[in-house]
Amino acid sequence: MVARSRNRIVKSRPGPQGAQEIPCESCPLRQMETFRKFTKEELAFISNFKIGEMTVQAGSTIFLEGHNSPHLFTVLDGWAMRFKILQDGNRQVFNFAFRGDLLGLQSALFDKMLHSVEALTDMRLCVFPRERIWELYHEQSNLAYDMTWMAAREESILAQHLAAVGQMPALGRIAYLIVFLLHQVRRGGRGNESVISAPITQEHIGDAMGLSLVHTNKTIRKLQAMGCIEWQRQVLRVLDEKRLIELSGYDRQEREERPFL
Amino acid sequence: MVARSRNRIVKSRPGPQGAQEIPCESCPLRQMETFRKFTKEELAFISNFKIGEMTVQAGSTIFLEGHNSPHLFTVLDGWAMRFKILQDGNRQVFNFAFRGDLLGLQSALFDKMLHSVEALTDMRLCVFPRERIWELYHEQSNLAYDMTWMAAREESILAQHLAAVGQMPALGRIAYLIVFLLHQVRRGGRGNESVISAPITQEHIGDAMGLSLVHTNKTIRKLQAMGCIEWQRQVLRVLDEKRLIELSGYDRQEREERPFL
DNA sequence: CGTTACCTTGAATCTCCTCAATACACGTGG
DNA sequence: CCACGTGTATTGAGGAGATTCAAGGTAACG
Repeated sequence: MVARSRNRIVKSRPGPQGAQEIPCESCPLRQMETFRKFTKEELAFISNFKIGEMTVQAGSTIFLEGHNSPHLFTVLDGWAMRFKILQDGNRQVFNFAFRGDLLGLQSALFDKMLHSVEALTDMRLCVFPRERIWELYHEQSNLAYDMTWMAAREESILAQHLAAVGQMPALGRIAYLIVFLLHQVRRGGRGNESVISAPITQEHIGDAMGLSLVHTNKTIRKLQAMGCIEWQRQVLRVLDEKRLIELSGYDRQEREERPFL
Repeated sequence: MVARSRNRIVKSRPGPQGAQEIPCESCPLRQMETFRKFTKEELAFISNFKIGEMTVQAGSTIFLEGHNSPHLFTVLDGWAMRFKILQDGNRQVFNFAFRGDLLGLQSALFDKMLHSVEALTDMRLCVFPRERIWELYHEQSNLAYDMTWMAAREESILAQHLAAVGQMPALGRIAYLIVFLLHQVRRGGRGNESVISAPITQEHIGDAMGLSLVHTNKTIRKLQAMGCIEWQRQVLRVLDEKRLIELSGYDRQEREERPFL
């Protein structure tokens, strides 16, 4: 359950080890379209709020359901998965986290994670101290607003997933998830990608969309036969996005792309 | 789609019409366990933030997907439903709202609702002006924190529903929803209720848990035959909560019951 | 007293699940 | 270098669970 724990936190700002650490001022996340421009003051606050970076290996458990953590993370690089194991042993995958996503807000707010988070690839995380989140609320109301925005964004994504899982047949569900992931990738990239390159297995997809592994496989093969996608280990190429969107009834949740931390 | 629009906003604080309006100081919601105690200052802020009360009739649309609203509401009394109609005409019910719940945060944050909200009963709502939400973030950081808390709470509820819909068979899903609703009712009541008295139809339940109406009915009848519940129009009596919890793998999400607005 | 909304039940059908077996890529140790 | 184990993908067969269609039934309302 708990994975090989070789995680490493690089602490201290300009110290000897901090050599490779990226200063917030030139954080690559700030280039993402979805992030708003920060004021100098905000940037200074965040620089100070950040206590270091952490690298974790693929397969590591970042948060464990029912436990908490003194940290709050932002994903600088890599993929993670939020999920929960139910009593019958089934796993529900809630969402995948990616560059720019925030991890562990629940732990900060509820004092306890209600789901687990696991790294799918090696990851680089930006680390914030959970107990100082109050300072953020007291001193930086714009950032506080952004926190709420992020939480509401996750909520709306889960609602979207719920609608797909609850109301669509297998073909539509999988088409939906592929389009969703593609849009996620674009959010973190140049915006015109047609390839999802991530260590997501068919089992992950099935667990996210409430389908058995076997049925997931058959459905993916059908999408392939229809010429919508190409699937190779770790690489999913979208060939006919329009068709996938039709199949999924996907409705791009156009949130005014309010920025963030 | 848009319902009979006979909603009525009672404006102005102590004015002639404001006679029945409840002052925040004695707001009954404050008695709820889940609400923390406010400081005088917070209470004053909220009193001032509140611009009135609104009553809506059963069946009214409170928010319409894709649109926004200048208001943000708190439910003083009655039941509502958050849902979305998909392209194929299916309806996904996301959640039911109840005493103490906040409505319309998405509209305030994203400038556009991503789902609709409809009143199931006649309702009484407390009205706040959306554009002044900034003041809350700037002046009352504790309340700002509470906003994030509420958003994260909704997120965790949706995750729970998603796990039920994605991973459980019909019997477990419906058992889950019943237990969930019962706990909601207790949160707004004395804490030992065993009856859910709400105008929730079997169709609502089916639409919430991704089941057809027919199958929902058959499953409810099965739960009745098992002696777990009694179902009469508008009144659902829980006879064997323990059994329902087993069936549903329900895991009471014990959030440290942080208070709120 | 007819209309409407909701609940109920049976039958036929189909989607999706489980079981079972195979195939392929990869890394490890002999 | 090959044998083996592990993780992932693939495919077929049989059956359980859920859907749709169809036809009532019952309570509330004007």
